[in-house]
Amino acid sequence: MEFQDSQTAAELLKAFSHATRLSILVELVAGPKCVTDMEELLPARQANISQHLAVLRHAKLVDYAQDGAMRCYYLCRPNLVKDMLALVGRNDPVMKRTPVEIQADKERLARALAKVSAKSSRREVAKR
Amino acid sequence: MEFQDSQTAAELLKAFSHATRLSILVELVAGPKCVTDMEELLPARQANISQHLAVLRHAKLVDYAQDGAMRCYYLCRPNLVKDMLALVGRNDPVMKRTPVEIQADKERLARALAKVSAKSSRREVAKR
DNA sequence: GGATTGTATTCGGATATTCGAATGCAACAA
DNA sequence: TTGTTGCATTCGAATATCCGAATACAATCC
Repeated sequence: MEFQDSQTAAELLKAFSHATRLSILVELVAGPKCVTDMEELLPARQANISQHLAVLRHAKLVDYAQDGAMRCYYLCRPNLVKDMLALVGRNDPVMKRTPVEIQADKERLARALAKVSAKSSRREVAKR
Repeated sequence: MEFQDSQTAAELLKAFSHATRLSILVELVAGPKCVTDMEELLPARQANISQHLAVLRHAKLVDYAQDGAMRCYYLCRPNLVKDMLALVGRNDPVMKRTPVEIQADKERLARALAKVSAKSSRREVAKR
């Protein structure tokens, strides 16, 4: 229903889940960059940046175009990346709920379920 | 700019980055549940579910209301969770770009930067 | 007082991730 | 050809995550 494959979704999220990789993505939102550009912008060594770029490549979040000896990295799903950065940057208020509200919510859910099963049994009857 | 703290954002994302935790969140979108409810719905043992719930609690994604001996877990940032599930469930097309397009993009960026610095130097002049 | 139910925590071993150091390797220059 | 630049990969040690087993703990029942 919600999504078929929670394993696949988790793997995508793992690719995002590292401070350095997020910073790389932020840089790439501004435009394509090669590894040495990123070295200047980030507090990380070249090899490490290449390692993180490999992770992002496997997740199909970035790709590169060869330009002589350099590789220009770019976002290959820019909307996904932008929306993700916006989502984690946004600061949703954290709500607390009382036992009473929870109870009400459960009852609402129970009524909704009852309605659905009533409908489906009416459909069952109609089939005959 | 984009977000101040990539470390914080990465930690939030890590809380999401596990198949079982995603499944728990999917269940909780449908309504509050206690641990034994989840045990029936998920292929995981009680202790393990509790461990994952602890991770989600630390990330302030869920909280619980005590109900006798049970704990009713609920999403304490439901919009964040729903948007995240929708985002990772969505399937963005992966684009490839040619070296020529990349080059054009870089030049566009360079022109934009030039324009901004021209504006700021005009402002500098205006200050005097 | 037990005994039972629902949940959390601790422990420990297996597995995965992370990063620096070293190395590989292709493109280009001298 | 030798050197240099730009980047990737491999290796190994440190660290982190994961999960089952055992245990703890609080609420409720008898």
